[in-house]
Amino acid sequence: MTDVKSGNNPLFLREEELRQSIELLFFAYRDFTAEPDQILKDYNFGRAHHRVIHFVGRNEGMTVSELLDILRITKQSLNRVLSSLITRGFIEQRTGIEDRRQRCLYLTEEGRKLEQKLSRVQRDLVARAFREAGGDAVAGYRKVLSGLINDTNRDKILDGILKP
Amino acid sequence: MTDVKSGNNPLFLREEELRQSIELLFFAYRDFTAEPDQILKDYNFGRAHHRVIHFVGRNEGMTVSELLDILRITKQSLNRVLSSLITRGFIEQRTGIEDRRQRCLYLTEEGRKLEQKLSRVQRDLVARAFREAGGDAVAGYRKVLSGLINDTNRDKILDGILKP
DNA sequence: ATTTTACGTCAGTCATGTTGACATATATTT
DNA sequence: AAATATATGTCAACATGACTGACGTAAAAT
Repeated sequence: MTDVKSGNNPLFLREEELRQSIELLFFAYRDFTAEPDQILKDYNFGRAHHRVIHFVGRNEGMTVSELLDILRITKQSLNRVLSSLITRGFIEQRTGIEDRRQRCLYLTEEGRKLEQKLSRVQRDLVARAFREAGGDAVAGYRKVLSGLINDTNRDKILDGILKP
Repeated sequence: MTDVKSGNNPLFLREEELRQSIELLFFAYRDFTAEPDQILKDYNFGRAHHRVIHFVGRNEGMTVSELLDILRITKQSLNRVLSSLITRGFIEQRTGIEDRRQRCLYLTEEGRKLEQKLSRVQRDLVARAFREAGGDAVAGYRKVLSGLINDTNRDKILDGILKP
């Protein structure tokens, strides 16, 4: 406690608090993805497939470019994952009605089942954490995480999450 | 609003809230790691190197197995990253004093500089989000993320984060 | 008619994870 | 003292998911 860095130095306390909060995010994300990863193994899918299934499930009919914009990966990266999901019957593509260049993405029956399965374990995990933390804490969690999203696209994302 | 799934069904609202919260975690994590990733490129390092630098910086003198336990990767995976950090002079190993089998890990001067550089951008990001969200929200954020950590090792991690 | 956009694809590379087998030094147990 | 267990390192092969760069095709926009 007589350490120069600790003691009563408020700047140190602040830095320490920030570092702790950064680690919390790492550990929470690590454990939050562990269960789905296990399930995906049974299908020979990976986390990338999960993300596609998740976002297509949340935005049925979204286009490939919209998906790319969310995932922030190249179309070549997406393509491997997406085409395996299509080939194996978890996702379906339909030509856009207004713009026939677009490929609109939908979950198949099978895809929806897997989406449910994956979503279930994550929702249960979050639900438990929410229940234990209480309503005010949940509001704080959402507020802080929203603030962590890059402000250049925060509004777009938050609009998307809190559906139009 | 007359949709069967929405309307006033409280179970649906709960599910929707949970799904939103899951996405928030994804987006926050994505944007939270973007800046450090850019910096790491200049050093020809990746996110894996960042994690090692971060945790060694936070736990100077930690052993290889302790690090493995935190990262949850195989020693072979760690080795590639760790040995490049050692070769290039960012991390130093010292034989354990009590147990001479152990290799205790320390940041070098260079390592500490890089750690600062990476930590700085993340702390600034978190600090801004905290400032905008307010103290109560921060408490909630920490409470919820703590709850998301797998309970089999939550105590150990939280003890570690809130240093002994 | 030309250009731009949305999407697909081939080819090669890199970072980071995995499994499995084996080696070496040190500590612990018998 | 000998046998066993532990901490670490290392070799080899492989999978996933990211990247860049180049090129192609259909449809929309100019």
